[in-house]
Amino acid sequence: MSKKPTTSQDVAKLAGVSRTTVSFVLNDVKGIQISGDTRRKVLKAAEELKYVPNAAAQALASQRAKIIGLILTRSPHHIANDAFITQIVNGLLEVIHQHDLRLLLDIIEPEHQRKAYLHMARAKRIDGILLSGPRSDDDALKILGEEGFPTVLIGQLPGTGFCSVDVDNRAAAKNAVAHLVNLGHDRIACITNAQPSYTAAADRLAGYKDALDEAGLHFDESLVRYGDFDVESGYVQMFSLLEGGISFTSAFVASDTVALGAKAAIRDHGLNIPHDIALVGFDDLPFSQYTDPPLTTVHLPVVELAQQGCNMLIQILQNEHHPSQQTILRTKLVIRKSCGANQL
Amino acid sequence: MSKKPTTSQDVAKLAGVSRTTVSFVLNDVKGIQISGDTRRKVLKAAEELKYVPNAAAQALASQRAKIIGLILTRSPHHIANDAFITQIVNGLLEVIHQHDLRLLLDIIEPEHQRKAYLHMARAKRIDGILLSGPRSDDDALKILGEEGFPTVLIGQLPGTGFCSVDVDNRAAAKNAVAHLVNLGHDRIACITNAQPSYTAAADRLAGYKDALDEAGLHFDESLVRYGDFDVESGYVQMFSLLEGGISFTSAFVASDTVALGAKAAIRDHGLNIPHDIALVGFDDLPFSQYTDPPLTTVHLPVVELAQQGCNMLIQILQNEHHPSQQTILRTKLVIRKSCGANQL
DNA sequence: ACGCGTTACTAACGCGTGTTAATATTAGGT
DNA sequence: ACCTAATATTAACACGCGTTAGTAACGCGT
Repeated sequence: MSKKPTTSQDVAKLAGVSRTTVSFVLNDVKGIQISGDTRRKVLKAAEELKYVPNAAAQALASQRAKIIGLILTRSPHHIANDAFITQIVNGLLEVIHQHDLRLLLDIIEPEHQRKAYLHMARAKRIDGILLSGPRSDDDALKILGEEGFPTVLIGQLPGTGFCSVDVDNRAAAKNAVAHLVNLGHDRIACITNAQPSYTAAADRLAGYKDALDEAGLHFDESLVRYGDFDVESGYVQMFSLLEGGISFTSAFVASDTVALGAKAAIRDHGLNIPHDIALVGFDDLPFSQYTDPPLTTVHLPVVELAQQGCNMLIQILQNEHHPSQQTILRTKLVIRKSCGANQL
Repeated sequence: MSKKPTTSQDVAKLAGVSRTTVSFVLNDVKGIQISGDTRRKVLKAAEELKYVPNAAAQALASQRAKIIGLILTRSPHHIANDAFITQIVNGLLEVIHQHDLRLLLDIIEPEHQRKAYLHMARAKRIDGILLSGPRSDDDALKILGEEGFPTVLIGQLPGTGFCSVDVDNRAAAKNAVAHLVNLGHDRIACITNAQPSYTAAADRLAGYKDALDEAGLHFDESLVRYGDFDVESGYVQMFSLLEGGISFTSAFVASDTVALGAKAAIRDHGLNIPHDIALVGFDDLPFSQYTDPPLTTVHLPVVELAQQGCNMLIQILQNEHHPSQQTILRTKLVIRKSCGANQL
């Protein structure tokens, strides 16, 4: 039934050469002279036997697993409606395939399980890590840094020396809010994408304040609410704002997912977007252009984020040195109809 | 800088025992007597050195990679707005973590690249494969079957003897359309989720016809359009229906993503959902309950699909035999407001 | 003293490949 | 004919672990 798999020894025997020669030919080793004749013999034998090198043996001998680990730190609930993941994976795989690598995917909860990827790194199951959603209180990540394990963050952790790719959340948020200011709004509410312990959330909130400052507008704490990644939280927080008794004519919601919930709350209050309340989101998820009305939002270059991060990691793996660079990619405000600017 | 990693040999030396004993203790091998004293010594030494077994060496020696491959056959375009993937991965990881396994993810295009996962299987990089979106014209898959490689399909391929988990698309579609019939509709349009060469698309269309038949309604070819996975196709096809001059009061769109586009087209025609046109979708994506109005749709148990498939695969891996079972999971029609039944 | 079973451990081999250092072969110059 | 150098190939070790078969120590009864 299940016959023994063919090894390089089998190929060597069939080709009438040594196993070493087989290895040289198939790996196309530089600085080694192989006659065209034996090279052909080996290739033919390998083809005939449908030989495929054993991955574990290769990894053990070469000290390289040829696998890159993508680690996402999210809660299961958050994962379920995170529309970015597919885009990240898709962009990543494109680069990974080019370099004959594989992708190992793991999702760990922010609270625990952090040892999981440290374990994989130490076991050399993966050659490098792409970590999305880094947390400053992550001990495992700190150890990884100390041990010099190839790591690239998708996101940021200032002052740690990790390589990273990210966007300037603060500037992007400021720009988005400034757009509302320019449209004449002076009462602008804000719902964050998450708790401010997440740096991205804090940065976006800071950008909101920046825009108010620059416009000479008063920052009103009672117009700020904190979202929690999901649609539900957007509904609840917008509901709270609308019932709060403080009037506002527009809202900056720092996450399209949360904005979706906010939109539902506005609708349930019988208010119109953008006539009664102008809405600006953040992320530009695939469905955001198809909401009703289409959502004005900040476009995040997720695919580029993933690809640049991956390229950076691969470079580290190849050069064996750490340039320790932090890349910031550009965002773009996509103006649709929910902000009221595009009414025609 | 980068010191040599600790091996089981180091642990053995520190504990004052042989490497074999270390292996026995750490793997908790049954049928072997180890005194409590030495067991403690070994565990302490391992702890002290922060020893983590080398994954490649373990895989090579034990002939098990402890990795499961999830292969998705989709086009990059289709991937980008496939909201199921995160749910599949999420459900999968839960099961995988329980069994101390890892997940290797790869996405291959339906047209080519098919040898990729055959290669991984032969290289023993993965112990088993979960294949989503199997195609009957896939040679690599056929070879996998012949070689007896542990494989489970998410989807179906009748007559091939593969293990699989799927839903009854035909019955689910019939049920959804029957709901519209019961609401009094007799002119029901249909937009499929994809080209009918995809079995799931053909099955759902067949279910649509079944419902018409059972209600004694005439099947009108001119009320049928073919979607293509994405939102855009939904818009285009619904537009085509509305401009087609054939009146209808409701539509069954066999994909929530496509339905989103259809909804936009209806809106752009100044028509109201569900008053002018009642809409029923298929898939129950996370955002479907937050559309305006909330979408009545067929709930697909994606998480269960993934988990049952994974459990099936793990069972095959453990028992070394192939039960060759095909599981069908139940769907459920989720009635919201877009069909007009839930107006209150 | 001897045999015998049980307990506690280890030496040694195998997994399949990459790679270094050494060897066999051939060519080229005088 | 002989020596050197370049070419072509291989023996042998390393990678780190699982596991079989075998050894040593220790009672315990006769």
